[in-house]
Amino acid sequence: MPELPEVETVRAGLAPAMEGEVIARAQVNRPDLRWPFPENMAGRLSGRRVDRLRRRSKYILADLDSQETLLIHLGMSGRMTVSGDPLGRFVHEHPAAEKHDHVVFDMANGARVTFNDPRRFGAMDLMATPETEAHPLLASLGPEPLGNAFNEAYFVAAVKHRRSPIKAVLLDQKVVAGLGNIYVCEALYRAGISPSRRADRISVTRLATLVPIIRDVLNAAIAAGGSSLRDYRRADGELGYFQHSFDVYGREGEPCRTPGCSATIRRTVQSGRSSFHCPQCQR
DNA sequence: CACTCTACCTGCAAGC
DNA sequence: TGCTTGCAGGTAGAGT
Repeated sequence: MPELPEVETVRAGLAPAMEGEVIARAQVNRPDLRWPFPENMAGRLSGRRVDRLRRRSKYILADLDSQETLLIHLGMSGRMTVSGDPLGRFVHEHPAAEKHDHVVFDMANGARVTFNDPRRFGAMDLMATPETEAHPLLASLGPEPLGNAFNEAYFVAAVKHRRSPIKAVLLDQKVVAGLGNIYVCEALYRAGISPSRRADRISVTRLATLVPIIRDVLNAAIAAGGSSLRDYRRADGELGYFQHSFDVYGREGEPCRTPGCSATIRRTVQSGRSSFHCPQCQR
């Protein structure tokens, strides 16, 4: 599903419809997603103003004027889309409800925000705003890859003693929070590191190069509106287009894009998940 | 503690 | 046209 760039794109797309705006009515169509919804979620959301929409890793956080914060995770297949006119100036119609529309926010400004998630790996929860960082899902997350705390010194110290493949280490949200299968594959290609190489066998110099590379990949993906493969849509329903910029992800059997390299991209399976890499360029 | 694997759920594509 | 199998962007929790 959505990795950090997709979640950030959704957050930014929701902001005009939700930030500073009142949820006139929250409609909750089932008791749970991955876990049960919090007690009386519809009642605690209805009538509340959203003061701020934030993102932490792959989570969207909506700070409410009730001193509570709504946590949203999109899982693998979750979408949050806006219909109607966010400014409420015109008469408009919303599209018909679809299968798997589990939660619907009707904003006082006329916009409708719909959470749709076929696989239901997503989640929502409510917590007191000052206790956000202590929430069980957020407490052990590592630094934001686009923040100052994610730097060469931190990264090398966090990774150089790990004996797992570097692919698994980068997917560990305690090391750095927000990467997923796509962007790990892409970053390792750019760094010339094989996904199966043990992290503790990579030189400090090469490890350090991953820090700016990870930032570059994520920033480029955000600028492209994320990557749309199957389920992912931006908040306005449009597709992201970073998938057209993939060097390795999903390109099994296709030629490596490195000038002068005649190898083809290989797909391997690591801990049950596909990895894509160029056997020539990545060592 | 570090690390690996399973399970959660639906939909889709490929193969028979 | 079915039926079966495998695969999918995540990650908590169990197991080693």
